[in-house]
This record gives sequence, C-alpha cells and structure tokens, in this order.
Amino acid sequence: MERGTIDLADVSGPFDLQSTLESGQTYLWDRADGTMYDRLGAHGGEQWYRTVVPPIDGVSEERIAVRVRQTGGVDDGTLEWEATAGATGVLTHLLRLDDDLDSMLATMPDLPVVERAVEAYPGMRLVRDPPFPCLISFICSAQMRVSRIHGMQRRLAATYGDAVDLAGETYHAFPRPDQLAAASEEELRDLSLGYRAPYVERTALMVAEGEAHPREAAALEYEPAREFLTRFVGVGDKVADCVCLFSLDHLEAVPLDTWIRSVIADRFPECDRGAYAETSRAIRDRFGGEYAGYVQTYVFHYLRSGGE
DNA sequence: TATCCAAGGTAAGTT
DNA sequence: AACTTACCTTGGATA
Repeated sequence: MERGTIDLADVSGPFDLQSTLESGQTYLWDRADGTMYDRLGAHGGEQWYRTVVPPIDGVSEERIAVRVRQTGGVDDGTLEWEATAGATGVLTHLLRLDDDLDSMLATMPDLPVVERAVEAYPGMRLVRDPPFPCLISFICSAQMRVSRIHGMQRRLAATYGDAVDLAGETYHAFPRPDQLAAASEEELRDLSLGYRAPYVERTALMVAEGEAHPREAAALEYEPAREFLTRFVGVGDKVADCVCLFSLDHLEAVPLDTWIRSVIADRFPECDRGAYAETSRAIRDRFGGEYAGYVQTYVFHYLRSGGE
C-alpha cells in the first residue's frame, strides 16, 4: 500500500471533497461509513471516500483502489489518500483538481440563484468519471432516485466486478464491458435495474464487441459528441449530456433533467424552446456558455439539497 | 396496513 | 417534428 497527501494550497482555487462526491454527479464512490446518498446533506465531515479506478489513458496504466479524505479547509486543507499504487495523478484527474476553479467562477453569470449556490458549496467541483462506468450509471439513472442509482452501481460492482484488497478491506471495481456484457437481462433485473436491464446489457455488448466506446466522444465537438453517445441503447439526449459533462470534458453541457427543467419553467421561461437541442442552447447561453455545466451542477445540488 | 405516486428518461408507435 | 404511452422498482406520502 502507498499513501500520500495533496496540499490544497497547491491547487488552483478551493476544493471540497464531500460536495464534489455527494452532489449527484457520480455514483462510483462509496463513503466508508455506508451513508453515501442515504440522507441528502448528511454532513459527516472528514469521512473516507473510496473507489476503484480503471486504467486511464495518459494517467495510469493499472487499476488502482484508493481511499481519500479531506482535513482542513477548502483553500488550505489537505487530501490524505491510501491506495494500491501512487494515486496523486488519478485523484487530480477524477476530482478535476487541474481546473482553475476561481477563473471559471469568474465567468459564471451574474444570477442570484447561481451566486447563492456557489456560496452554499464553496469548493465543489465537477468530477471526471471513467467513460464506461459513467455511461452505465447514467443509463441506470432514468426515472430513479439518486440513492437508488448509487445502490444499483454498488450491486453491479459487487456482482460482476473484480475484488481488490486495500488495507484489509475488499473493494469492488466497476465491471469492465466484457464482464457486464456476460450478464443476462434476467440477472440484471434481479439486481432491480427494472426496464433498464436490457439497456445496460445491450450497451455493454456494444462496447465489449468494439462497435463503439463512449470515450470516442471526447475527441468530438460538444454537440456531435452528444449525438454520438445516443447510439448506445438507453441513452437519449439527457443521459448523453451527463456523460459529456461528468466524464468527457464537455463543460458546456447542461443536462436537461427534471430539476433544471423546473428551474427553466420558474425562472427562465424564455429559454424553453420545446425541442431539447434548442432549449439546451438557450439555457447554456444563459448559464455563461463555456462552463455552463459547472453552473448547472451548482444549481442542481443547491436546489436538490433544499436551498430556496 | 393498504394504496398511490413519482423518481436526474428512453424507445417505439402514432398523428 | 411533435405528441403519447409503456416501462421495472420501491421509498415515502397519504388514506
């Protein structure tokens, strides 16, 4: 086992681990105390969070089990980690510590709800999930509560993923495409995926057989990337936008989910253009363009956690 | 205790 | 292109 620390004074702008991981962007981490997504806004403070990271091109060539916690403040605190290999690189990648958050915040629109959301969760960042697990977890998200989406991913990992030991505990990696493609629809329904089971099965098969891989969409412009991702079964515009934003660095993507649609109806009705693509463009412009997805994530978490 | 409802939507069919 | 409808499951609200 290796351990290390990341000094947040060396990171551009603030960082907050808890709001970053528990704001409904990622379903691939667990809290060590088992309360991840159990209660909205349950502040345990300085908790360990853990995950297993698959090999990532240009970042790490091996699979790494890691746990991490934050001590101290969002500007001058410390990230403390333990892992099966050096983890500073993968944590910087997954938690977007390479973003210059202050500069991004400076470009965000001068709107009351945005300002309050940013003040409520200082240091919250977007995540950069691995593409395949991100794709599958958001296929599972259709018409589902956040805590249950997380439960599905836990069961998928426990059932089909490799076991990895770290510091006397067993972690379960998210299943690779070939592992998930070997699952039957019936087995997936037994994990209570419901009607999403055939979507997951068929999409895993598409990736396992090399028909397409979600990471290919990272090389495309944003809107073509969204269109590309909808070729996967169970992926419409909304899920495609989530993968664009939470995995593929298309930070202008604004997923039009039920929460953001209600924000549009209540506060920006002129942005409702009917069709997804046009409404998406309108709210993206209203949210400042280049980093509109950051704005969306602040507003989403702020409203969902009871603000206003 | 029983019943109802909605949850980070998508696919397939109809007009 | 816009509009309907079916779809699994279950925690939480309501009666």
